[in-house]
Amino acid sequence: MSERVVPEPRRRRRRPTKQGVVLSQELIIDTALRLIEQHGAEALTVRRLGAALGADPSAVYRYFHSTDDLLLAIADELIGLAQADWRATGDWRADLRAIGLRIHSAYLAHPQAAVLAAHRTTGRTHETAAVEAILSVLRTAGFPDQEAVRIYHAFVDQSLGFAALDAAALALPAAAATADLRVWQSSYARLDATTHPHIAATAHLLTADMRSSGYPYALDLLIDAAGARLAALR
Amino acid sequence: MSERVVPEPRRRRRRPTKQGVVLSQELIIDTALRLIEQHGAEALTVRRLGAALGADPSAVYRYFHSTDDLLLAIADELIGLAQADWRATGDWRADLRAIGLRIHSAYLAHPQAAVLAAHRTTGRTHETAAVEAILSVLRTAGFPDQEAVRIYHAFVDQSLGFAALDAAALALPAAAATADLRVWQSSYARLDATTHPHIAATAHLLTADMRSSGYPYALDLLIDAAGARLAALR
DNA sequence: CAGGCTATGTCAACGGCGTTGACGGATGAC
DNA sequence: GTCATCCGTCAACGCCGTTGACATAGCCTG
Repeated sequence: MSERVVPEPRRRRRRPTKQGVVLSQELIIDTALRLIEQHGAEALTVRRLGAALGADPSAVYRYFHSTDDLLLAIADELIGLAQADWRATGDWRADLRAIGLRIHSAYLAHPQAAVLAAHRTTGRTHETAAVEAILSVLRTAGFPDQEAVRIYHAFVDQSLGFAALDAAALALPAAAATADLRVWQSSYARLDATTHPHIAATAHLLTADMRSSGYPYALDLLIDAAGARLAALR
Repeated sequence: MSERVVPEPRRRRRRPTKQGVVLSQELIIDTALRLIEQHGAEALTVRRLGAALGADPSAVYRYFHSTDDLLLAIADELIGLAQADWRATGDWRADLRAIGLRIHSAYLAHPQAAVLAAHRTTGRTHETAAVEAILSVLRTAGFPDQEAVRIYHAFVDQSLGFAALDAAALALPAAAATADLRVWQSSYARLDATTHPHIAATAHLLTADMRSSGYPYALDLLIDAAGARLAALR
């Protein structure tokens, strides 16, 4: 992997495309997100991106070294969208919960980007701002530095992990998703209550919750546990 | 997506490959895992798998409908490896912790498979056994059904989410990983303490923990929170 | 206005990918 | 021995990311 920061931001000579479009990093990122949103996760390829832009696919490489670079840029865009207009309320539980839910939903809006970007580090401004905001909430609430950093890590990784998982499920072709659901139900139906008593006893609850994400509940658990540790410190 | 269960398990006529290998589902799965382990995540392609098997790539399609089917089979294999030799101890905290750590490390051993398989449902025996084991631990501990199912979902998704995230990080080419790390450090070094006071105050702690997974800590938080809810019920 | 420089869009090509359909040699049944 | 069938092989299709050579538009200098 070579350097990031590809073509030096100072770009003055812009030649319009054969089809009359003037390219830019911003336009490419927006078009990529639109492509994902409209035509599904797997529609994001350089060739289709070029077609959607009205430009030759290889023109993208004047703005990003590779698709990996493009994805990092998209990732930072998503973080920015998640944090837009957010303000701390002073209630650290509510703040943490709000940040988590925003990250989760921002990533879910663009599943493929989430899956590929969740574990990367962009080092760009939106990401740094988000880190600062989370640490601010925790340290202002009174967590000692060591504990704040641990909780920060657990919180971020949990949020991104759930987002990646849920996004991956969303990114599945509809046929595969319903096939998976049918596999669950038929495998439950076939189970013997004597060999799998606990599944049999809770089958109705298990399948009922299958569609929705477990993230909000897990987030509450994390916040509760953190609150307990904070109380114990006093 | 078409039906699973591809070529009917009763297969009697096996012709050896040009290179003298006798194929089977099991051999293909094992070879695929070996390929991932030895040559990295992106080495698993049908063509390289064929080469590693000593067979024509298209021969794989006699045993699996597609690479997706193959991945589901690999996923169930991983779950089986994670649960091998596990026995409940009667201490639900210890049991839950042990199951979580086993899932996490089994998936980390095969990052690419984890990333692709974590969100899928195989409906095979290993998966069902794992679900039964987890539910058994929770219900035996005294959690009411509704609560047990909720914690089950949070627990499984958290484990798989972290596993997918950590696996994705492991699956990165070494160059990209160190590049990400350098980006972190240099972005911290450049930060102004007046604009990002909380990052500046904890920078030494943040970078120190960067390499290790936050999963064990998050797992403890979840178990603590679950314990608190159990205590509140009594 | 002329000429050149260079940024940037275009083109053609490379090698790799998953997947498919036709082919035919080996295998087991009788 | 004959025959049907399984299953490994081959060749091909249409995608993919990426690259290097080329051409041309826009700006700068004079």
